[in-house]
Amino acid sequence: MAEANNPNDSTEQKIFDAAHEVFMQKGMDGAKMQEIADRAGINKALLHYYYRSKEKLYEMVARAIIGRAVPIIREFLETDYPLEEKIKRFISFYVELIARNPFIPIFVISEMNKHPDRFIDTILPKELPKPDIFLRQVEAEIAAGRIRPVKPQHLLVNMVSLCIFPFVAKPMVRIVLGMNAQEIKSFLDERKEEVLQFVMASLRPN
Amino acid sequence: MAEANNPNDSTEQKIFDAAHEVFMQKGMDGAKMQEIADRAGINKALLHYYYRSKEKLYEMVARAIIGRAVPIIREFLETDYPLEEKIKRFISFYVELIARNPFIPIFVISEMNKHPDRFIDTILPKELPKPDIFLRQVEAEIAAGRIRPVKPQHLLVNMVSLCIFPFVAKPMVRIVLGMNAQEIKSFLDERKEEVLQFVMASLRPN
DNA sequence: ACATTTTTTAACCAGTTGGTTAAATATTTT
DNA sequence: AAAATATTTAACCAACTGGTTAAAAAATGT
Repeated sequence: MAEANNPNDSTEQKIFDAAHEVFMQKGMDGAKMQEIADRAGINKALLHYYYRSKEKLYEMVARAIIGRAVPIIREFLETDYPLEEKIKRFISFYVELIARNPFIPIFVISEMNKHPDRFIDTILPKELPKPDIFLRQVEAEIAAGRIRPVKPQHLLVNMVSLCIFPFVAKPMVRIVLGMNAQEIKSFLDERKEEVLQFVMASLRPN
Repeated sequence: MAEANNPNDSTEQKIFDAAHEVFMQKGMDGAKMQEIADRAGINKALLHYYYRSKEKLYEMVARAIIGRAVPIIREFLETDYPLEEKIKRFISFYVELIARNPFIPIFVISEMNKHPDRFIDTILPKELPKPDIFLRQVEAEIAAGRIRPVKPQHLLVNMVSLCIFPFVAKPMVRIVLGMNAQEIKSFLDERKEEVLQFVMASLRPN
């Protein structure tokens, strides 16, 4: 090993981190190998020494990005907490994840739309979280009269939409609502509670 | 004029339409002038004969894309229908717009995040819709006890999120919910009613 | 028929990009 | 000290990209 013993400081890791930044912000088309090398503080030759090609590097980075979100979704969909507790935890974890990594959803969305084949075949894990448990749980709550009748799939999509979209559309929201940097930040901070209240209010039975 | 009298068939328009398709699906970085020329059924030289540069062509296309969404948002924000009527109309128009042009929001989001300066300075119109009327209207409804207390800005963002996001995340939704092409289509068709019900249910006073 | 405009052809240019190579140098391992 | 590994340097390539040019050809207008 050439560098320190700490594997976080290894050249391979430094390259990966730099590639992570650049790919996340610019996508496959916008990312340049030279910029990745510069940000990693090394030269282009060394890039190909560790990661053969842009394609390979992109795949590893994209898999890592996806891999971070999957367990959160899985825990939400596949555990068996009571519904309200579950929703609370999901919104809380999810809003926090996106708040810390706001580029994740933009990356996933635009890359998946630009190169759907590559994404589905080589980036997405084969075992995706299955929503069945959650969907049946919602149906049971409806049958018991504890929540308003609602199509479970739409409820799921609604929750995810409310969590993710405002971060994705942040620049637009900022401009339309006439907010400065501080204001948009606290606005997005508020969403954790606000989304939860909005969803729970909508689910109240008649 | 070289072509038919119908200006929709003019070469200039054919180029614009082709550029519209390509830029919308691939963004500035991913779009290639050669592909635009091919899709327009003409050659590269003619591209620069009508539109000097990629930059110019991109600007015109991007402005047109934005320009189509702005009047809908403006009508929603600045007219003075009763709130429920307004929300109904907004969701209806907006879901239909996005259903017909699902690439619009992806384009706006990813381009705005990749090149925010260009977007704000040269693409966005100077006069954006102002949300004040809507925000005050919501406050008035709350004061009159006709809807649940809710922060008006969050309500606005929630509505837009629920309308747009499912179309943006369509491939992901499809995979996670295990739908085929027909199923995802009817699922998205349902959203017009579903979003309206979800929002109105959440606004019911206690 | 003539002039004007539109479109094609095709070669060309300069800049960028992903990627390679080989030799030199530094660093670590043994 | 010797061997193995990691890193730099720097030149280089082929492919691609946006853009230009000039001349010919086709279409259109008068």
